[in-house]
Amino acid sequence: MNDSYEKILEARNIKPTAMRILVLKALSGQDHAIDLNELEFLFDQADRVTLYRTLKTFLSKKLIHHIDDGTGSIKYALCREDCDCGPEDTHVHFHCNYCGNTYCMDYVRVPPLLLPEKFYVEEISIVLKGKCEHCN
Amino acid sequence: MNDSYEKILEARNIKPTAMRILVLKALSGQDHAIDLNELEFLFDQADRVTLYRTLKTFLSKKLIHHIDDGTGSIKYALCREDCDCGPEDTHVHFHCNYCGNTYCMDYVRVPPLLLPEKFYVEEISIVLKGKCEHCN
DNA sequence: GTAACTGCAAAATATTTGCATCCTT
DNA sequence: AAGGATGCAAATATTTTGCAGTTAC
Repeated sequence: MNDSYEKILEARNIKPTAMRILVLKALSGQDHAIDLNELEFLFDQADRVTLYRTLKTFLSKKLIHHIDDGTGSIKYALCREDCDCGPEDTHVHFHCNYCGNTYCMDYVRVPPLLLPEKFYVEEISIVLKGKCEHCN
Repeated sequence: MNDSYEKILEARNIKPTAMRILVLKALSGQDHAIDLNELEFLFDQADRVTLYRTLKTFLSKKLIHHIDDGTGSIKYALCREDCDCGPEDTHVHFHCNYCGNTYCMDYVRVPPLLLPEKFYVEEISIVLKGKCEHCN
């Protein structure tokens, strides 16, 4: 079972340690992006510092991405398998003003934006805010 | 001269104190969004706490808005006069990966996004990243 | 055995709160 | 005089760093 997590980590060139597998598993179990505090809370006992470093590693290896939904705390979420979080990659997130959750909406298509000349876009990050499907 | 700043503050129901006029003036003088440190640096001597509170007041009165461009530090910028930062308001920002500046691009039109049913959008925040006109 | 990861402690930063004082009306 | 704003000090919270011990290969 944990084999699949190991494989995911290895595919991103991350050494699959016990801690990292746990963090990855925790992130996988979420339907929304979580912040450091939520993550810490998912474990009985966990070293905050290690979580910081784990997230930082995941980030640099593009296994996860972070979103600021404007609430002040940065949220983390898994990237899709085929997401390299690189140039031209588009992230759409939805932040619910009612339940406070932030969801990744990878499947939303973004129409091209009309930019002034001389501006070259490498990445687009979009945060929508409103009321989510659960809060209706 | 400062009269105009006072008027701007009063229009938003903010008591136009000396400090606030200075902060507003400082923000007006920027062509890009700045964070707290930059703001503090614009003054010879300034109490960080007061700046915090001033920004918070401005935010709550919708005189300025804040953007997270993903660099970790939240940037602040004046809203346009006709911007109420409320529902349906769309913010487009451009973060240059080369000079690090974040610009407000109020004039960029955003085409409607195709969202799943049951999600009601109240606000849209967009951060584009790439190379700005100065860095070419 | 080596290189990298972890956990604890501590340092450095950043943000918030309390309160006495000072302005403005 | 009264309400709110300011500045200082202090409390909290957050993030980073150092290092010794452990783990994985």
